Amino acid sequence: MQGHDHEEIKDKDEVLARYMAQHGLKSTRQRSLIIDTFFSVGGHLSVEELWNKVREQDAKVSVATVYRTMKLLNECGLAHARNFGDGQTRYEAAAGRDHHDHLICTRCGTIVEFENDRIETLQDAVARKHGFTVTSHKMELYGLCRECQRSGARASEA
Amino acid sequence: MQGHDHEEIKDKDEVLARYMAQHGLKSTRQRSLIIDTFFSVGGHLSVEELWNKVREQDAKVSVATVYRTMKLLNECGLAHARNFGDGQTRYEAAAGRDHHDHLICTRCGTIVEFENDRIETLQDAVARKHGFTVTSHKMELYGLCRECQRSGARASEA
DNA sequence: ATTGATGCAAATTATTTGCAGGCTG
DNA sequence: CAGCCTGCAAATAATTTGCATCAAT
Repeated sequence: MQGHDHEEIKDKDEVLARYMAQHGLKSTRQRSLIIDTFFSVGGHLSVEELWNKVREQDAKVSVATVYRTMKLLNECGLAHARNFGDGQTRYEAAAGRDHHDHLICTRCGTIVEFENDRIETLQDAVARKHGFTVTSHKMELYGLCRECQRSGARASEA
Repeated sequence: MQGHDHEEIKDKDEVLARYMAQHGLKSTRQRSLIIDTFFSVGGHLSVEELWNKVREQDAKVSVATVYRTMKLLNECGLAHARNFGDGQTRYEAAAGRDHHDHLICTRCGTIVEFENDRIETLQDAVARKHGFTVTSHKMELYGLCRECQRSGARASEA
């Protein structure tokens, strides 16, 4: 998950500190805990999942604070809000990572990340053709992972 | 947006009728109204927007019925549920249309649809490389449309 | 008549927010 | 010590659901 470390966006903490400073935000115990937990757990967490992890450390943190903190992380670009099929917003770490997309198994829920420059290039071309300037994008491929393809050809447990 | 019309999925009504029959569903006045309205209005409607259109014809249709009907349309593949940034699920007509993706202007909300076979091909390749069989996908490019690029270089009316 | 469909309101779920007191800079 | 933060509970917003009643087959 990390090879070279020359010009990577310094450090999450640094980016965050700068953002907070510029916006007159304060560094608190619960924010640190939430942020640390978020980045160490990784994956695509829903606020509730993250809240549960956080409560293992400090049972008194309220879910409202987790919501507020994740909104901040999202605004300063350290986390991306995603919205796969289920009703909740999920966040994933973003700083220092190249953009990537997702392959989602509709049977077992596995999420595989990937990136493909050729697709990105084509996306830009398409956008340009329509007069758009693209600032971000999201692409999700839904289907069956290798496991689920062989195991359940007859999946159907509504 | 439509050239040939030889093998296109017969007709929305036919697909729907078959689906309803196979599931023991009934054809009712409100379902017909909702479905007709949905397909004639077109675009990417939220349930509430659709409900408003429907109520112009029959003020007594409840929003619950619209929710239930759109869920059905989605299940039988005649409508696709989309989830752009705002909090609501939006539906778009699907029968007989080729798959397509979206370009979304983050300033004025314009949504442009497009399709690109080369990207689709690459997506399949990527999926295959990861052992996945893709059944569907969604791709959204966010940015500024031509209009918004020139008009507001300094957009910011939170 | 049967059985699924509808309307309504109450129930859920996800997320936001007002407020009083607490903690950070 | 001023102003941002936090917890808590109430408020929203989107969607679902129980139930008595109604309509389609």
